[in-house]
Amino acid sequence: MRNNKYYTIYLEWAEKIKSGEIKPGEILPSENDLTKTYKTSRETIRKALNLLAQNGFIQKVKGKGSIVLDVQKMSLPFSGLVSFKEVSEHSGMKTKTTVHEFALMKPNEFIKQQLQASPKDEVWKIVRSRNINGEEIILDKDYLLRKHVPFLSKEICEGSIYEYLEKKLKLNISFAKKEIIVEKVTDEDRKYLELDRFDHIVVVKNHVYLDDAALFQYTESRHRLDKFRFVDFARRGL
Amino acid sequence: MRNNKYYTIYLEWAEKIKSGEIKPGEILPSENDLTKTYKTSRETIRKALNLLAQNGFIQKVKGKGSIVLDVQKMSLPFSGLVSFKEVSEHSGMKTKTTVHEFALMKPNEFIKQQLQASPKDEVWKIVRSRNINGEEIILDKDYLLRKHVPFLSKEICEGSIYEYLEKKLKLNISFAKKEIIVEKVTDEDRKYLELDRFDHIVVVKNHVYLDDAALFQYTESRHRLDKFRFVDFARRGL
DNA sequence: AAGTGGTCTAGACCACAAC
DNA sequence: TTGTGGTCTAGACCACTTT
Repeated sequence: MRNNKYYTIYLEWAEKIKSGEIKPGEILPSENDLTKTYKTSRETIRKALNLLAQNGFIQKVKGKGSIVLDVQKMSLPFSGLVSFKEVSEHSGMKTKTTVHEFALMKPNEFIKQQLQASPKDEVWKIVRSRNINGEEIILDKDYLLRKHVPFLSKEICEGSIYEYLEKKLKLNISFAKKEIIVEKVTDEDRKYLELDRFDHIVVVKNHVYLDDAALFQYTESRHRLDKFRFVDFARRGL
Repeated sequence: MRNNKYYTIYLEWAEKIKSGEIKPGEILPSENDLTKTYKTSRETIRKALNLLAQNGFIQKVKGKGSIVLDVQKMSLPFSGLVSFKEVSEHSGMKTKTTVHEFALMKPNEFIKQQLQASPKDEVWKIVRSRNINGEEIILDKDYLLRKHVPFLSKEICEGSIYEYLEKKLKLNISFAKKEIIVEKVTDEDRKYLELDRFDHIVVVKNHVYLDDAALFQYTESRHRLDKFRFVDFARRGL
């Protein structure tokens, strides 16, 4: 994956904590011990431990050591930036994706605004619904700038767009600005989802950026109220 | 505040970006330049820049430099761990807090579970509603372990509990596990909030931890659907 | 070729917790 | 007093972008 020393060490201990080999409340070996076992410098060990702390695996306490946190009940999957496919694979639910719209279009005013596109930019529009355990629950509306994604197909959209972008196109998705609000249900929502008598829907709006800070995708993920869940680990201040 | 060199540098550039003195798309001085202007080592500069990157102020690109991101439209306030008071002060809205319940109690089963409390722990229970621009919109239910908060008063709860905990009690709130879901409206919600004909409500559940990794507070923040908004900046992978 | 950020090293001194 | 994590330094080499 990466040939960073500190990242390998991070993965190794993240795995030990996730698997339960090390239990919440226990203390990791000290930084000095770790420099010896890994034959590396202390700053490198500290980079690995800081990653663990940032991601909610440990809490570092001055004078004491690195305390393992309870990461089990976090059900991390929905946190941060993850694609539907990654989530569903981890959670072991039966899922199915249906593509309802797939087109290359000129951006309308709304999309031009969201993607900061120029009038001559072309945009892929994809509308998909997600079936989880037999119910149509999520409606995903994706808009991608053709500038960054020259080719796309309906078949790719039935799988994971992200996998295609990262593995085939070697695009590096780097960060996203996310907004969660609740909106009134639209006709489109009712058309593709099983909404019963719900008249509101949770909308997750995402602006996604590449590693050169270029905005390349705008996504609206529309979730039925009763099935929506978002979990997050947040450190205060810095 | 802190006498870290890297944190001071971070604050300085965060301010320059927030104020618009440096505009989105511009490039920061190189790390080598910054070591000279601050007469410090490169690793220290890098700590400051990494903080800026983590918090969505810049994007670092190898071979190019640190690109300033558009932080304006993020309306950061609701991101991560922030108290109601901090949010309302930044946004300049007229807000008012009403304390409906204030008591020291033995934890029931639910609270015992949420706070991982022993039967002999005592718990502060506070129920407050938040009035924003003349409407009762948010219902906050707080449970704090007396173990960590020996004294509390109704007056303190009318202001900011967090300010009291951090400034007076010198508690260091360090991180939180947050969960956002939608629930059916309860009688209690209707009693204290102006819910019109909404029959669902957005619930933000928070488990809050001190810097020694001790869980000390469980909070449910219940928001009227139409007024709820959550924004987040998320980096992919590490 | 020159400049940029990314990784890594081997030391140093400090504040804090435990013994 | 000893061990812990937190900060800081001055150097090194690398991969990448720009000129």
